[in-house]
Amino acid sequence: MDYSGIRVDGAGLRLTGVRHFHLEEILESGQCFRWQRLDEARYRGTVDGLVREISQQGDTLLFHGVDEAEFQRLWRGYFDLDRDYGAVKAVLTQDPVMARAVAFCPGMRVLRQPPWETLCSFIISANNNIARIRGIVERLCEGFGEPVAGGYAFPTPRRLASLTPEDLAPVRCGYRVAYLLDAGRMAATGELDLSAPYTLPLEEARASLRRVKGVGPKVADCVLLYGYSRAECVPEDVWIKRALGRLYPDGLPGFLAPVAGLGQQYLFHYVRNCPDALPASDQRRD
DNA sequence: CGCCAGGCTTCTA
DNA sequence: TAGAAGCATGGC
Repeated sequence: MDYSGIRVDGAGLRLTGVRHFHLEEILESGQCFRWQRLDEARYRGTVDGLVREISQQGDTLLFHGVDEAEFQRLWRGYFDLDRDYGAVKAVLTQDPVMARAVAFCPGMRVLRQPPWETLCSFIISANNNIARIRGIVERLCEGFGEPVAGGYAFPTPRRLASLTPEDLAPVRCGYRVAYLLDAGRMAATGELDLSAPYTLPLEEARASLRRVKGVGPKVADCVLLYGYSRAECVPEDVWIKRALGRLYPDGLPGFLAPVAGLGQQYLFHYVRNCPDALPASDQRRD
C-alpha cells in the first residue's frame, strides 16, 4: 500500500505518506483523457460521473470535497494505491534501461479506469494524437453524457447504441464513429461482457475485446492494462515500437514480464519527454 | 503547407 | 499469411 494515513476535514480527504506518486506524471502520460490541469499540482477530472479536483503537495494528496466512503469505493482503486510500486520498481530497475525510465518519472502509476470509458477512449486513440483524443472525448461527454454536478458523465453503452453516425458528427471523431457505435451496441446487448476480462485468461480477454470493430492488438492491450489492471500487457504504439527497437533489439528481458505493462508506462513517458532517451533522429520536434 | 498521430479494416498477392 | 492501401481529423 502506497500511503500511510487518511484525514478528513472541511476541505476534503487528505491522504498522507503517499509514495511513488506524482499527479502530473500520472495524469499527463497518455493513459487518461479527462483530466485538466489547473496548475502543476492540481487537476480536475471526471470519473464514474463524479467531477473532482485533486491536488498534491509533496507526499500529501488532497481529494477536494471527497469523503472516506467515496475514497474507498473509487479513488483508492483508481490510483492503484494498493499496489506496492516499491516492489514493482525493485523488479524494473534490475534492467538498466528501465532504471533510467523509472528515474525519469518516479511518480508514475498505471490507473485502473472504468473499462467502458477506457474501451471507447482507446478506440478513439487509434491513429490519432493525444491533444485531439482529449477534445473528442470531451465533446462526446458534453454532447451525450448525463449531466452531473459540475460536468458530464461518460455516455453509457445504451446511449451510444441509440445514436447514428449523423448524431455523432459534432464529436468529429472521423471514421471511428462506426467503431464507437459498434462498441455501444455490443455492450448494451450483452454481446460484449465488460466484466469478463477481469477473470478471463489473458488471450481470451484479448480475443473478446477484439470482437469490437476498431479494437486491434494495441487498443485491446490498452484496455486490459488501463481498464482491467492487467500489468503484463504491453500496448505497442509507434513510440513504444520505436523505443523497443532502439533500446531492446533482443526484446524485453523475460524477468520483466509480470510487470512489463507498468514498465511500458514509465518507458512511454520517458521516451516522449526526455531529450536523451532516444537517438536524435528518433525524437519529436515540438 | 506537409507530416504525423497511443492503429485498424480491408484489399491484394 | 503477409504486406500495403485507405482511412477522418486537426495539432504542430
